[in-house]
Amino acid sequence: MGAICLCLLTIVVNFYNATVIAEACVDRLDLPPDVVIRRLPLYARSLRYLLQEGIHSVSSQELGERINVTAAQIRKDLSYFGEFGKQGIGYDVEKLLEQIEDILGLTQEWSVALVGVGHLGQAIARYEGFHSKGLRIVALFDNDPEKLGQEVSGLKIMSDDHIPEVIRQHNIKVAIVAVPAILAQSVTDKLVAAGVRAILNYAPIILQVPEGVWVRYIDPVAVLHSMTYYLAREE
Amino acid sequence: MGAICLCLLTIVVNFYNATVIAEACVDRLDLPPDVVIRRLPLYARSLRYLLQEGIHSVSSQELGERINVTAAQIRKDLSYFGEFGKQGIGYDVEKLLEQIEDILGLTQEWSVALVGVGHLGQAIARYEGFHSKGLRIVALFDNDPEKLGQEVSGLKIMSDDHIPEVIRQHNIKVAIVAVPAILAQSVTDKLVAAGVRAILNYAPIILQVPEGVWVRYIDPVAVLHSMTYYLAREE
DNA sequence: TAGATTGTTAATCGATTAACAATC
DNA sequence: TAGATTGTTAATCGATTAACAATC
Repeated sequence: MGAICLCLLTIVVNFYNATVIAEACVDRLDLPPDVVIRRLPLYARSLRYLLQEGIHSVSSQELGERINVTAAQIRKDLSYFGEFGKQGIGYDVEKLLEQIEDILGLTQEWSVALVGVGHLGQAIARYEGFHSKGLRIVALFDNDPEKLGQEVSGLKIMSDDHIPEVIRQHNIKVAIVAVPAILAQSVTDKLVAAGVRAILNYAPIILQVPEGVWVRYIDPVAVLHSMTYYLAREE
Repeated sequence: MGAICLCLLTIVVNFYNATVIAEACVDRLDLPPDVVIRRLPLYARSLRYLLQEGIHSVSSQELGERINVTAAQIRKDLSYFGEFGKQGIGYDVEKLLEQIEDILGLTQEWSVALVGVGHLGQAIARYEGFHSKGLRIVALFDNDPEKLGQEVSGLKIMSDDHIPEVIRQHNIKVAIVAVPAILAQSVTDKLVAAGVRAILNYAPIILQVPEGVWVRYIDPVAVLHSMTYYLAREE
């Protein structure tokens, strides 16, 4: 899913008419690779811990050791965004953290909708870690009539029917899907139709979404299954 | 972390004595790439859904469309393990599923320990999806004295002090860590010391483990933070 | 100044894709 | 047989690592 410049050159020729339609190459200035973007939040978190420990300066070597990444990779990753360090010294923890958070868009706050308030959804709604830098869960949806109107973590649970209205009202771009697999695609369709552009999906199913919508998966069972492969081969 | 044959050739020479110690190259027959192993559980799950739908034959093309992977990649991935299809026809869903599950070690059942029974831990313990192919949560641990002896999903919560004993008794190789970040490393150390070889970590911290122990991370906040990067750059 | 560490380029490594002979 | 689809090889693409001049 690298930033690919899709240049469409459609040539329509018929006997009486020759038309050349050339859609200009939309020049998305090309973004750093997605693998790099995915590592930035780990760098940010590690820097937050360093700050808590009262450490104000760090080298790529030291940072790398904490998160099991090579020093070269950290420097290369950061180089996509600018120059943040000082030769012979390293990085100022607070300054680098600020800059990474700015790059990740975490200096603004993103309103988040959570769909599905079962055991997992409740754990998510209650987890303080989610009320993290840049994220705030502002709406809960669930289809179960029993749950409607109940409060979790200070938020009233609403029916899925209110998705379009509420998403638009709050201008919500980010959603968490924690419904059973069978419902996940239809919930996703509703969210996307209402304007959501990034979805974190806990349901064990691959979602189909239109271009321009981001989906990431939380899939603990798949991850465990990938580890049993190695265990089955031990000794 | 590819399978690297570490050949140690240590040459000790001193004036009176010359010793050549050559540790034989331990010939781990080299494994398929880890990216491939990580995709196998997704193939397996998709095949289970196909079976539920009553579909008994599938081509790499069709399977790929369901999980957003190219047909070539599926065929290449499977080729690391053998030949499972028929030219002109495709794959027998049931047979391929069985074989992948066998490769992943899911034909045996793996006992799983869960450490940390807060909101998240309870959701994990109760989630039926975890009582999935090949996995069974058999022990719950938590340090909170209030929780000791309470039952969740038919299992009594035990003190962390019982980790060594219980892990050994049940011969547990797989554990899920769902404790606060500050406790995650020490819990991990206990688990590993007791014989655990695969850890699924929900705490927002990178764990340090000895060679031969597998760790994977569930990190929804980092994943969300990596998506806000793109949202911040829209239009 | 000497030592340390950055930012960047080039070399290496690894994963994905395209293509096609084999064959059901 | 003709059409479809596999398994595999070679080509391409992309990510990681090594190395080092620049410089604090």
